[in-house]
Amino acid sequence: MSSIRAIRGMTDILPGDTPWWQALEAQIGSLLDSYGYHEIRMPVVEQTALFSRSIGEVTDIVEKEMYTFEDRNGDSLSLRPEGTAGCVRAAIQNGLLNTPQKLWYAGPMFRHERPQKGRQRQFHQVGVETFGIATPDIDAELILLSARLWQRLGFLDEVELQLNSIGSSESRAAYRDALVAYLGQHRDALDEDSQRRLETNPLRILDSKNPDTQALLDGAPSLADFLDEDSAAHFARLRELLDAAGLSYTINPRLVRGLDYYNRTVFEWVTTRLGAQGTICAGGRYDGLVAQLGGKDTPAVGFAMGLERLVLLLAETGSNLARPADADVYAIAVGDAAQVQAVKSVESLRDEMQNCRLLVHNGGGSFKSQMKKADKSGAAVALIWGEDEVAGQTVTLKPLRQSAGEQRQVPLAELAGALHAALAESN
RNA sequence: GUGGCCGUAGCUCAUCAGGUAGAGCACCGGAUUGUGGCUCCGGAGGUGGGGGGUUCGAGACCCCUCGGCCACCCCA
Repeated sequence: MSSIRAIRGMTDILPGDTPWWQALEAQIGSLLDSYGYHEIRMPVVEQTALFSRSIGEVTDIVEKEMYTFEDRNGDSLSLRPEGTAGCVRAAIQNGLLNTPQKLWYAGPMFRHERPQKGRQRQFHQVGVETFGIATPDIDAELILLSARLWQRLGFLDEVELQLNSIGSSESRAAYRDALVAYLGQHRDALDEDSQRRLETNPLRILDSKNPDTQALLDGAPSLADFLDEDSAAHFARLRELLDAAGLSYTINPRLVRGLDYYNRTVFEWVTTRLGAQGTICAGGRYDGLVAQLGGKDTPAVGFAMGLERLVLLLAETGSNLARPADADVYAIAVGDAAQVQAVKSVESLRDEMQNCRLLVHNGGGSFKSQMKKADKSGAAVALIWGEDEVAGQTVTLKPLRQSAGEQRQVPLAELAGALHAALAESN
């Protein structure tokens, strides 16, 4: 095909799907508002160094998945592969960190991965970040908030919360040495990927999908045994709060996160309904990142959720969030004079009924074809103008759904009142 | 980045020792001069992802390429 196509992995979200997106975004926005979180909007492009410093030099995201390019003045810029780094940068730069902050953002992220269902090169996340709160009550709040969102979206019972603590960077370093020592003795039993990770990022071996590797890990030292006292207490308190709120979760001692900046709490919400892309939401604590990026030492916790995956899950679980019909009222007119009257009357109706979805037929056509459109619009009521109505200064008001009464002609002056009544009747 | 499956009308698919394509749904129109949902009739819509090759002839075979999907990798 010679015509221009969208870039691989960057998809159009079509009118048939946008109602789900809008419903999802509305739910998320109102929930976050109800918890007192404020929206922040950051640029999509940042200096490349922001991401390499925060996500980690040797992570796959930074090494081979970023869309990086040179600006006209020679600076290295990148499309953001995630939102936390930019959010932290914005908070530091704008002096937001003098007081605790509860922030959220939404928007496109970019990673050059092999596309699959639930994984695009341009994808969308909503991120939630909190700054300046070191105590585990905020970890708990974020997790409870996310659980409430699944509940509102109708698939809480389709997802599982996995939880772990990876401790301080010191305790993690000690564990890392122990793990490398153990796995080093069994190097030959490791698969190729894990042998590579033994050099680059040993902790990532913990969540390998290879069954043999997992079996080998049964005899490995446990991260929990290396937790420092403060991290252990933090984790215990978090669990106490989640238990008190009645939220069930699975402790996954092998849950580590791919991004370098996490410490202590890490968690993931996973589902089995989306194939290999089972993680719909993930996050954790990253107390060191703000200082690492040049801000004052500030504790932080946050998470991000993948909107494509949430939309897929909504469809999978048959959510009825999306609006079923396009219209409440559909106006049709046959004849030039009737059209004049219809346009005039509908415009004044719009003054009086601002929340009514009022469609006017466009493009002409026979009475019959206009009626078909009215039916397909899903409208509860059709308004009809023809020669008779024009002559009598009336309009025909026809209920389209069963058990909503007969059609009748009403004087134009009484239209708004009659329409209100008819709509109330059909609800 | 690695391995595999796949690519025919807007959508879901069919056809075929290789002889230049069909159905259902959707769309448009008609079956009463001003009335929808059911039914019937008709119409429009495809350079068979793109390029090259084999052949008298390819959507069907081969190669390349682009794209989708599945697993791995990675991650939301």
